[in-house]
Amino acid sequence: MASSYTSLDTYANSQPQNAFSFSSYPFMTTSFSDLLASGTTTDDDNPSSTAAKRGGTLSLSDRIAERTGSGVPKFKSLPPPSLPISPPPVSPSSYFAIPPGLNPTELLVSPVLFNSSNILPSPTTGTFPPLAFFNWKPSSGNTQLNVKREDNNDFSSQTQSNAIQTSFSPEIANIQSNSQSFQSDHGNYQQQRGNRKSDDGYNWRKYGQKQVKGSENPRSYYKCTYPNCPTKKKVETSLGGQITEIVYKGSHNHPKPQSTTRSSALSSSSIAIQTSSAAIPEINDHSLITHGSGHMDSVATPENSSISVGDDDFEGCQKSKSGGDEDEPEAKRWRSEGENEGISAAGSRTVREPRVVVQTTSEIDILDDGYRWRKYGQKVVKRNPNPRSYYKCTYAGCSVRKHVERASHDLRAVITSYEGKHNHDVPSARRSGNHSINRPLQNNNNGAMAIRPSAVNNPRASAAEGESPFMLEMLQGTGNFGFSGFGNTMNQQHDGNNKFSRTKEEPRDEAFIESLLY
DNA sequence: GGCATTTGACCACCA
DNA sequence: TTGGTGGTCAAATGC
Repeated sequence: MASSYTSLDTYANSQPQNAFSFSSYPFMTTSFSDLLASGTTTDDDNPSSTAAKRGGTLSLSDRIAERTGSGVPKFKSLPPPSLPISPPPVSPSSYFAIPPGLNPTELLVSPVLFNSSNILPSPTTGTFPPLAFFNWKPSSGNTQLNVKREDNNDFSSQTQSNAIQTSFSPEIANIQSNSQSFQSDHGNYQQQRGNRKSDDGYNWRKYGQKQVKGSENPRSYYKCTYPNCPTKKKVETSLGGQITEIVYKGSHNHPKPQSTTRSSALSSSSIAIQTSSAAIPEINDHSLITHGSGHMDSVATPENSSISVGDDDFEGCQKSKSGGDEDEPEAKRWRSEGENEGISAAGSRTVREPRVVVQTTSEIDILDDGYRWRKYGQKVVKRNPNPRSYYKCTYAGCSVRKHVERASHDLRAVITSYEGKHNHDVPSARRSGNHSINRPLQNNNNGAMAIRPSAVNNPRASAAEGESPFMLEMLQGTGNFGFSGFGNTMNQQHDGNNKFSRTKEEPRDEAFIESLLY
């Protein structure tokens, strides 16, 4: 996940990553990086000036300012004060869950996303979490402000803002941060001790650190300090103290510790984005195809990511992850995650550039898999110029999500990634087969079936089962390429490894994203 | 003194 | 079978 992204959450639970750029859509003329930048710069904060720099487009902060009447906090204003989290929760986004007490608008304004004024570095790591998800890194060549990357958690890897792997499982998260200012500011906090509570709201104990190959950044290993909690996370931190990547493993089998500290508050409200493949390797679509069968772990899956946010993220996940653990050796799983990282063939890690395009719509599409999906976002990942549509199942209580993108090397090929399992049957209308033409392998145990309702009745429970949130599949289209989002049906195949991740209430996603956009 | 972090060594997995 | 790599352990160290 490594790319620029921001982790909304105080990263922990969250863990997210990615930088979104909205260039793909008309209404998104400004990259997220830009947006963030606008909110992060100290001197150029003046919306008007910032906008002017960017060709006159309004930055997110500007928009926020317009909407809220207040300016966006500056990154540099660090001293981590108490979080201004108060208002009632608003709907989170699929990527972000906004915890109670946090309103999207505030979230945007709050350090969690953009500024640092209120952001506290993770006590454990000393880094700021939130950015991981929205780690907006200036898009290449764009007139984007340099937002230092706190976390480069993008859904893709650092090396490239590959896919936005926003997965929504607590298991893994990659966070990359871009803002250095951020980093420098909170770098001081890193040194603080005594506060084990991370921004994600959980307490972590560092049990190891290692220099991994292909990265100049040391990787730290943390375990949740809660008794018997199997949750772990590994954090890559740049020399400057920035978190460049966070990967979560396992699910907390306990509620988030109550805390009156600002940190906890932040964590609660913070958005956690997790991605197993934070850093997505330079993936070639072929690999995806090859490995589509679903063993994300063993496969260099380009993307397995999950994003979780808020306390709820881990609720009910309890056993979830552990189940996955049982299935696979940890080392293997973690390794596979690492494989997803943006490491060039030469072994050197490339710089992640999170250039993400997000589109939020409320359209509901019925895709070929027979389920009803609502498009909640779209993003362009670095490795693939084609936008990736993000859908979530519209069935009440069903948290299944899917990513769809056309293969960069062959527009006829569609890559579909599933996260979660349906906790319901295929809508009758669809079962009738209207769109089933392309519906592949529904009964294939290898793939799609995993996602089928039959597999798991309890979404949350199911989430625990899978390590990797997403299954990637690629279909060679026969010429029917459209993304449903574009009004066409897409060819897709499910693979079913049941990789999933648990997600929070879906409904909040759109609202959240929209809040960001407007 | 207690707890967390640091850090070198060891172990497991994979090619 | 072996070397490389990543993950974990545990003693040492620091706060």
